[in-house]
Amino acid sequence: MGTSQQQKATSRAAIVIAAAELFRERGLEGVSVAEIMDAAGLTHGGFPRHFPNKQALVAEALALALEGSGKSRLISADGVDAFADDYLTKLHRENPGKGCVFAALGSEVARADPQARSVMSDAIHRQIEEFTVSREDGENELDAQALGKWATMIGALVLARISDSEAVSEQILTATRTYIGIPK
Amino acid sequence: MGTSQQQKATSRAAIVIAAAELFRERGLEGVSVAEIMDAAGLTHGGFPRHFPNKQALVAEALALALEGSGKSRLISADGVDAFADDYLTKLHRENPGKGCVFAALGSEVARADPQARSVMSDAIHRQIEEFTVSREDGENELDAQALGKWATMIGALVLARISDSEAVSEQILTATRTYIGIPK
DNA sequence: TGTTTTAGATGATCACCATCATCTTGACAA
DNA sequence: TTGTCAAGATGATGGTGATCATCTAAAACA
Repeated sequence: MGTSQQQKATSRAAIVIAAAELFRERGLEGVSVAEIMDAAGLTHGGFPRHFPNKQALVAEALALALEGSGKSRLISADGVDAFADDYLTKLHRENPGKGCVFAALGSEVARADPQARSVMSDAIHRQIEEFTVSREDGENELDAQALGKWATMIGALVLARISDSEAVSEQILTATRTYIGIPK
Repeated sequence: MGTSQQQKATSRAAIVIAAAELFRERGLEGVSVAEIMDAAGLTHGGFPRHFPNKQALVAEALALALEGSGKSRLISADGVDAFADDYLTKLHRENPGKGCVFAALGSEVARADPQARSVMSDAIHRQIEEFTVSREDGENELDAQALGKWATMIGALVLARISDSEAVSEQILTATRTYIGIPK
């Protein structure tokens, strides 16, 4: 039974990685601590050596999912279309566990405990910052196009995931691509 | 103890109404059957006289919230802007219990049991139908503008609700109005 | 090498919740 | 008016899940 510092760090990372995926797949309340520990290759009893409680793990898992190189990362204002091109896809729709946190957990996080919510809130604030440009007159201005497109792709993916018809899901993604202005 | 048919219908309606509001406020798993019964002015034991299980109530509550005259009702293709004008407001952001089901429960319903999910799925299909127009050549075409705007308002409201900064929430709603093209 | 420390395992515990069993009492048919 | 039925109340029951207590053995340092 490895009890080295290295081993501990490895275990902790495995827990957070497993949690980040499972939460996006099945919701914050849809996954138990024991299931996460199991997915990380451990048993439930080891949990308190790493986190004081489930809330703390939720916060870390969300943070990881947000900074990961996936569909939740920071988007540059002029890279929105390229981002959307990759976002509005069947692959993304079918793999919430590796996808955008806002689409997978958005409505749930809006009413989550302050700790978890603030992780997501901060990410939104950073993204808005990124979308805000200085005008010639020195004032700052939020790029409404960029923000609007971001909101659009999130809403569209949620709708596409709710529909139980493959054809309609496809239609939603396609029409949204047209709306945003992604070239065919 | 009123056991008349009238009374039963009244009780049942009260349960569904309470559920439709509480679910949107606190999530499908965030509200217990006992709490709903209590909000309806009854005790938990009366529940099985009206519904075989919680799932059935969830399905009915979602259906009610969708057909209600609120922010989830069917939008006509040429009424999208007016709808959005009423949708992207501080009032709506602060009152999920009376607002749009897709924004309040979207990501949760995407992974809910088939019965509940199909209620929402059907509503999406009806809305897409409504947004689909016949072209001159006889082909049907989905109005990408209308659908795109619908997705945009849902995504924007979710983001606005996650942010714990009033100012940023406001900014999100305002910029999204600009993006959609709602006159000031 | 011996001692201390702690990661992780196993096995409670406690709270919450959906659902069931039973009782009570009023409604309705006769 | 009386007997039957069922709405709704009270009080189980059983399962799930977060958290805690305790045990173990390996690591780290003397």
